[in-house]
Amino acid sequence: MSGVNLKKLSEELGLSISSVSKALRDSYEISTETKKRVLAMAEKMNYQPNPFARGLRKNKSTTIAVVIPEIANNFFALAIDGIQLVAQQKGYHVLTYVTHEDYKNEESTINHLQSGRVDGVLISLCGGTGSVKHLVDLQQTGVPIVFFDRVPETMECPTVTTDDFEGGFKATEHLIRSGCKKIAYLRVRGYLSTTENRMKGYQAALKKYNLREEPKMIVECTNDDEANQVLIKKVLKMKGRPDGILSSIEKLAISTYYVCNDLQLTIPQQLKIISFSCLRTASLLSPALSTITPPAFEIGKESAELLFRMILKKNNGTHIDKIVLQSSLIVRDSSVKK
Amino acid sequence: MSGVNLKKLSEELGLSISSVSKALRDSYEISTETKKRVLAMAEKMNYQPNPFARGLRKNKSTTIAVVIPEIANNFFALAIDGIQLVAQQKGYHVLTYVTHEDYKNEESTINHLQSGRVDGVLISLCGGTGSVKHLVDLQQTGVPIVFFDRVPETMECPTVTTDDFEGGFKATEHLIRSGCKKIAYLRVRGYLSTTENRMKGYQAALKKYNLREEPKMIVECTNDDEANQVLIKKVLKMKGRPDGILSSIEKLAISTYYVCNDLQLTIPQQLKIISFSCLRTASLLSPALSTITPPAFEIGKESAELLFRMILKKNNGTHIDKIVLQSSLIVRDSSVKK
DNA sequence: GAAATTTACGAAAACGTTTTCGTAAATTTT
DNA sequence: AAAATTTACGAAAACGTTTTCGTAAATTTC
Repeated sequence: MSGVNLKKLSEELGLSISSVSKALRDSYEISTETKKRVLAMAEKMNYQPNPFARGLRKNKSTTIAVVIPEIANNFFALAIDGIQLVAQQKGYHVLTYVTHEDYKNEESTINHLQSGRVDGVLISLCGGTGSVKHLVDLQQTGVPIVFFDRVPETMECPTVTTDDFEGGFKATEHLIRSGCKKIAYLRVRGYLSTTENRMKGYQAALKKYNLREEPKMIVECTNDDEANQVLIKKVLKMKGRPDGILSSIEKLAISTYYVCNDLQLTIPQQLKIISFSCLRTASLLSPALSTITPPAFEIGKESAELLFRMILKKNNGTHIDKIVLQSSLIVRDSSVKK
Repeated sequence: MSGVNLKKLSEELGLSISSVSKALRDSYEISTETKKRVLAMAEKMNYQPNPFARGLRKNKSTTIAVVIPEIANNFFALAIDGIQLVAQQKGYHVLTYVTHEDYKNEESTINHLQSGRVDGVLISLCGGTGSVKHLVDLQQTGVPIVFFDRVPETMECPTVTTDDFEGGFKATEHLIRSGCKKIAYLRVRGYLSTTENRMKGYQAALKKYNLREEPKMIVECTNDDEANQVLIKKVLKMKGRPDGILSSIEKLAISTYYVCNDLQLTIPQQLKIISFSCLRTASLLSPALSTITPPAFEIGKESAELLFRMILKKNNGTHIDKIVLQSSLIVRDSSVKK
């Protein structure tokens, strides 16, 4: 189908298949002249080696897999951007899989990757409390895996994460210093390393400033925007409602904005808000949204670089990398003292 | 490396390789009992057929390529989402390539895809005035290609696009009806089918309402945000500055917002603006941004479905599909009469 | 009950590479 | 100039599938 292969090339050149192959790989067994002839003909005929034949023979794919919960999300889009950059530069191909936060999807995708389709896997876990068996299995077959952002707690593995605890701490501290006395934390249902660590930072800050930690100030949201708005609205209407909100993900901050519009609550006068977010238009929102912004692009880049070190065995294999990158707290109008 | 293959499976079962293979593919040559045994063992050992061996033998990859100019962009992220949905549902894998608006990248990526790595290609062209030789070459080797959003004008090919002309026309008409007399069009340098068609719609609307078309009202921007802000600022400071802006891409509208902040120009009182955009937070901007929103997810979905019809030869091959989807004009505060 | 057919399996080729090994011819060493 | 080495190439195996073909045994047909 695809046309030109080694056989055709060799016939055209009057050489054997093996000689042509060696010439293309710049083997010392082939004379300089012959190499030139072969290269020229390959160029002319636009010869592209069949990746399946090569993959089969060499038992490597020059391909990596990226498994993410969603793609239409600034954080993951930026992370992929960073991954692509590194991969393309190394001559690797990138297969993308989206789990849509569905554990079953993640499981079958990971199981499939035991086929040898890829030389390495970058993954950000989907939410939920599922087991990590599929991941351990894959790891044990020898496929290098790097986890980024959302990582497992119960398995030994290389990770690239953000300083979520510090982010949560500093954001909460900032709200407190802006005058907030009752701060709610918006999280998502199910276990997520990021959400948990950010919450721990939030709790630590409350403690430091002697603010009481109230269960009803922890709002468990879902994947459904409408339902979340209802939940948030309920909290903002209750007696002793929060005067500050720390949102663990961007989407919930957006929902909060809509709810405030609806309830005629003014930000930041009546409610201050800050959110973990990579939104590029944060400063154009009304009011401009304060954010803790993880370095999404760098996370992708670092993860990919770590993965390639593992694939190319550049790491000596003795220790497991745990890279932590810093997020930046960007104060805008939504959380200032007024 | 990956571990379990047909050989190991067959040894474990006391069958020949070929029988196991046939059993897994549910061949009539194998007894029901044997099939059961084989299936059970395959499940138990988590057998995953080697994609390279299979690809080599069957000369197909169950993989498609998506080639896009950038990924950290709502439109493309949503389009990929739609593509992934269809591909995953059909059991296909998705390779993503990002050209970063670099023609050389596009060219070498497309040339590489003649290797047979994928069964089909979805592409949105990068800007610039490059030739389409690489695309024609690929098409001629028999690889199905579908172009989406940014499509070539000079070659026969299946496309999935938005009604860009109508979008440009209606947006301009809306600005005129909101009282604008001098409307600028923000475009990007280099040929892009979308930009051109949107501009034609803009021009047609000006003509219909007897407004003069002025060359200086067509602003050619680049890929650099800072430079664009300078360009836009210049236009907004000149004598006889525009009172309305139609932005052909989201990024330029954002730049315009920043410039207006800077120049203390109030939107929509002193300047009305509307932009082609998939921004989810458009309604939360200050002021809320009016948009012409292309159905990005559907474009991805339709493109993928068209591609699979071609791959599976469901289209009779006689005609070339040209699918046009409708964008929606969403009027918000940035362009209303005040 | 012999012949024909069906059932259920195995042997082997093929896909396009890469790589090991073998070997003439050319060159260098003694 | 014979021996040893180097140079430059070709033959063939191997990677893990799928698929064609061959064939005993079991079953059906006459």
